[in-house]
Order: sequence, then structure tokens, then C-alpha cells
Amino acid sequence: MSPNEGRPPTQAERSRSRREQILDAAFHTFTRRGYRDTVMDEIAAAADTSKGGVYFHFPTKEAIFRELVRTTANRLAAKVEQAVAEHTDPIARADAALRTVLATFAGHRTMARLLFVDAMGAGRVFNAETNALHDRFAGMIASYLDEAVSAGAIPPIDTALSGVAWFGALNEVVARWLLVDEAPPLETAYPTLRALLLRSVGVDEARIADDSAGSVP
Amino acid sequence: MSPNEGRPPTQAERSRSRREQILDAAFHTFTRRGYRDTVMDEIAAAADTSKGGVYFHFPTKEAIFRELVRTTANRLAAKVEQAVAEHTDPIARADAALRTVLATFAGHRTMARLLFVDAMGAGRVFNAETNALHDRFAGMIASYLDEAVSAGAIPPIDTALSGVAWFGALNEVVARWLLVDEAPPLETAYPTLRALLLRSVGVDEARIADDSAGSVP
DNA sequence: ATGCACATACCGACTGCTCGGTCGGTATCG
DNA sequence: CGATACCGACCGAGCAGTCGGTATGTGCAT
Repeated sequence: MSPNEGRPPTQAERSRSRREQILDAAFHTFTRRGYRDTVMDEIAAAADTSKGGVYFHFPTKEAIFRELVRTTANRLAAKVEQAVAEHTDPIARADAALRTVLATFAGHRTMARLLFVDAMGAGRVFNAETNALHDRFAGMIASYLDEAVSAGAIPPIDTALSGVAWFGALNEVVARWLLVDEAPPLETAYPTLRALLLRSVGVDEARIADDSAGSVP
Repeated sequence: MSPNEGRPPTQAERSRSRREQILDAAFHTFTRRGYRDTVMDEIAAAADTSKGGVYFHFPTKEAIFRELVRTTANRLAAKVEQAVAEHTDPIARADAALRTVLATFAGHRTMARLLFVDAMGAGRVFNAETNALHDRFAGMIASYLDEAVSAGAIPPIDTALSGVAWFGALNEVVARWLLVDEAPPLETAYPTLRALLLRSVGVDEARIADDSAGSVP
């Protein structure tokens, strides 16, 4: 563990933990109320501090939101890349990516909400951000598809557009799941979505039926 | 034409045209600035009237927006249904729907923006609205897919989820096109997207290659 | 240890501004 | 003379961000 155990925490430590606390509170508030409808006093209250306290650690509301989106996206991307790295077969890799995203979102509704609902609802200022975010994930998918193409697993296609379409399909399924009240578990959509997407890029029917899926933690 | 030509317009006529004028102005302002960033004074100015004038014809900002979304969605749905009605073959019908949406959006960037970008950015209040809108179009797609299934043109699949996925893919492609500055014409995406989507629901490769597409006005 | 000087962390009343909506008034039409 | 259409100054609520203040460390000299 850390080198010092039952010791009064230093100022820097307390400061960092306070920061995290505020970030956490902001995350929850943003995901519940959306960016624009979240009031700084609410974040402060949820973080058991005051508005002044929040503004001591962060310069603006926007900065908090940006940091949250960035780190959340990073976390997800890391998870996906890790899952993908466990496979070498290109189709299995694409498949792993899909499965990981779905599983992650299924486990953390709020995470998905922040990335895909609020990021849109945050207003035009964030369009560049959102755009980059979507590009990033669509690009990830496209690169896996590229691998699959050059490995001869699927016929040559417009992988960029396919990446966008895959992402869009995924996004919509997740978004629908987020917005509907009595939502059936997201994982139930996986087999169908998997088949749909793999078919769309011309994967063999035989390969699609072969469900050699590993489990996701 | 209308029964009376070079005659001073009646009060009711002027009122209606003023209403349209305001609706038009609101449409353009909403699509340029987004719902939240649009100010009533801006709408009034764009409509060559005053805030009071706007509020004479509409009770709230929200009412204007709702009406715009509703009528815009109706117009699009009508176009699609009309295009679909010209075909009997289920695949051709689904195809026509896709083509129409793409062509319509290509011709009216702003229309797409209102329906799919602003409707999300309008805040949580409109979630129900947006949800219903997405459901409506996903449902339309699903019903065409259902036809295709019962006609034996494609294997039995989860058409509801496929509709959602199709719509999501379409939506994302359009959204990307809307947000990128140097956008290549949207129609260039059509052949690829068509192939992608049709393949995803198991249409024969032969049928996909057969591009018996009619033209869209 | 004790006192002191300074920094860090935090507080909450207040400010300044934005913006949806109102209201008393005016003009034009029928 | 209504009624309908329109005007724009004004109201008031909401809210991001500020600022003067307090309290709690932290380093250092005595």
C-alpha cells in the first residue's frame, strides 16, 4: 500500500481528494440533470462544500465538464484497447471492442449518459469536443476494420464510413436504452447487434454464427 | 391559384402569414444557434417584428420549437411514405426510404440540424419529444423490415433493434456531415451506406449489387 | 515547544448580466 | 367603437463567477 498508513493526511493529499470529491459530485449531477440544468451550488452541495470551495479548485463550470468528458472517454478507450489487445484475429478484435463498450455502458449507465447524451446537450460550444469524441471512437472502429480488410477477413470497403455507421448504430442503441425507463438489460442486445454489424461489413455467415466470445469482467 | 389575386389581404390572411414568417425566422435561428442559445429578441428581429409581436402569436418559446419539430418531422415522414409507396418490393421500399431521407437532408441541411442536433441540445425537457421522434423513424424502418421478412426477402431478425441500429447509423452519418465543415456531398455516402445496411439484415449480395434505384426529385 | 508569518483551503453574501415573459399603450382594420 | 395586431420598456428569476473574510495548516526562527 502507500508508504504511510494511520497518519494525518498532508495538505496536498487532502486537496487532491477534495478535487476528486468535487469531480465525483459534478459527474453525478451532470449525468442526472444535464450540463445546462446543473447549477454550481448543486455541485457544491453534492460535494459537501461551497461554491467558493468549488471555484478554488476549478476555474469555470466548463472546465469541470471538459475534464470529466476527457477522463471518462480515456477510461473507456483504455478498457477497449485492453480488451482488444487480448485477441489477434481481426474480427475477434472488433468483436471484443463492441462487447466491451456494451458491457461497460451496461454497468455504468451514467458514464454513457455523460458521454453521449450530455455531451450533445451541452450546447454548441462543445460541438468540437463532441465531434472529436465521436471521431475518436469511429476511428477506433475503422482501424479495426482496416486490420480485418488487410488480413483478408472481410472484403475491402469504406472503413471510415463503416466506422461512423457502426458507432452510430451502437450509440443509438445505447441512447435508446438510456432514455427508456423500463430498459431490458443492455447485454441482451449484444448478440443481435453483433450479428447485424458483422454482417454489414461482409463477414462470413459461418464466422458470425461461431460465437467464440470470451467473457468480459 | 387561390380565388382572389391582386386584392388587399384580409386580416386573417396577414395574421397567418405573420405566423409563418415568425416560424420561418425561428427555424433559421434555432438551426443556427441551437435552442438554448436562441433569444426571443433574435427571433423577433429575424421576423421583422418585436418580441411582443412574437408573443402575440405564440405563448412560449417552447411552443414555437415544438411546433417546428412536429411539422418538420411530419414533412419528412410524408416524403418518405410517398417515396415508399411508389414501390412494392419490400427491399426497394426500404431502399427508397433511405434514399429519400438522405436526399432530403442533403438538400436541406438545416432541416436535419433542427431534428437531430438541436432536438438533443434542447435539454432534458425535450427528451420525451426526441425519444418519440427517434422511435417514430426507427419504427418506420422496422415496419419496412417486417414487410421484407414476411415477404421472405430477408431472414427473420429482430427488426425493432435493427430499425434502431439503422436509424442510428443513418443519424450519425448525417450528423457527422452536418458538423464537418468541408463536407463532401451527402449523396456520395449513399451507395456505401446502402450496401452496409442491406447487408446487415441479410439481403442477398446479388440483390445489393443490383442498383435499380429510381431517382429522387 | 512557542510564537509568528505566510500560504492554502474554504465560505457564502453579493454582483452583474441574461433572458423569458408581461403589460400598458398605440395603430389599423372591419 | 370594438377587435385584432403589434410594440418595446420593464420585471424578476436564475445563475456563473467574485471577493472580502475566516480558519487551518506549514515552515521557520527563536
